[in-house]
Amino acid sequence: MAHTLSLEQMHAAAGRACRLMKMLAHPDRLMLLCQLAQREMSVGELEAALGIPQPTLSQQLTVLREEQLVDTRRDGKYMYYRVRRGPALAVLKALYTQFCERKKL
Amino acid sequence: MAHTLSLEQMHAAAGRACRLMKMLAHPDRLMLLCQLAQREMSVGELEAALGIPQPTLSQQLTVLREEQLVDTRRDGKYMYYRVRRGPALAVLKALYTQFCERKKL
DNA sequence: GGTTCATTATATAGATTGATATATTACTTT
DNA sequence: AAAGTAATATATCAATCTATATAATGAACC
Repeated sequence: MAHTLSLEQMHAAAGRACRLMKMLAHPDRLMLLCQLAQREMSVGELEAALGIPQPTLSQQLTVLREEQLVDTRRDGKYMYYRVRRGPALAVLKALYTQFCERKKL
Repeated sequence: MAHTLSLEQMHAAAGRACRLMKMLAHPDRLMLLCQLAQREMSVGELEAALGIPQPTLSQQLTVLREEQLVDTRRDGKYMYYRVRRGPALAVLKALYTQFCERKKL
């Protein structure tokens, strides 16, 4: 955290960071990504695990796909999702540390 | 990242994390927090630094105050803001690493 | 063709944003 | 201490964006 960025650079970075924040700023999507960060899962598995109605789920997954936060793989009728490595994963890790591990602190 | 949380625990954590994400999911607020993470600043300084119209700025600062992401200190006519230590700072740091330092990677 | 798994379309309800105008707080000057 | 001024905050409201339910569509398999 040493070198200072120009306002332009900050704006550009903030814009990109902000798009990621928007993706995580929704409970269902956040939970989805948490699940998918741990292991690859099919839509049906996610539906069962999180109790989100299927079309809603699919819509959220579409958003995540369009923002390239997840990758997909089809196996027959099943569509498997997983988190793509990148900034999303780093932030998810930070959130996990802050909100899931901090019980005993 | 070892122990698995119950769905209920996940939901609760996701809810709290999500509120933070919402706060960061806005370019102006994100820039504000980045500035304020570096040093305490008055509203006027922020206005000058970021070029955000004053009422808009004040509105965003109010939101950040209500979510307790910033602390304030009045000095005469001036109101100074700073980022409160906590999850927000951890996430800001992660964002900085991902989006501001990663040029040469 | 029928069934299962998944995606897309459509429409409505709800939340967020930002501009303009107004109010408040504290300082200054007379 | 009254009036003026600078700094900040709040109110209001139209415009935009986001979310979700229902219905329809597509893809793969039997």
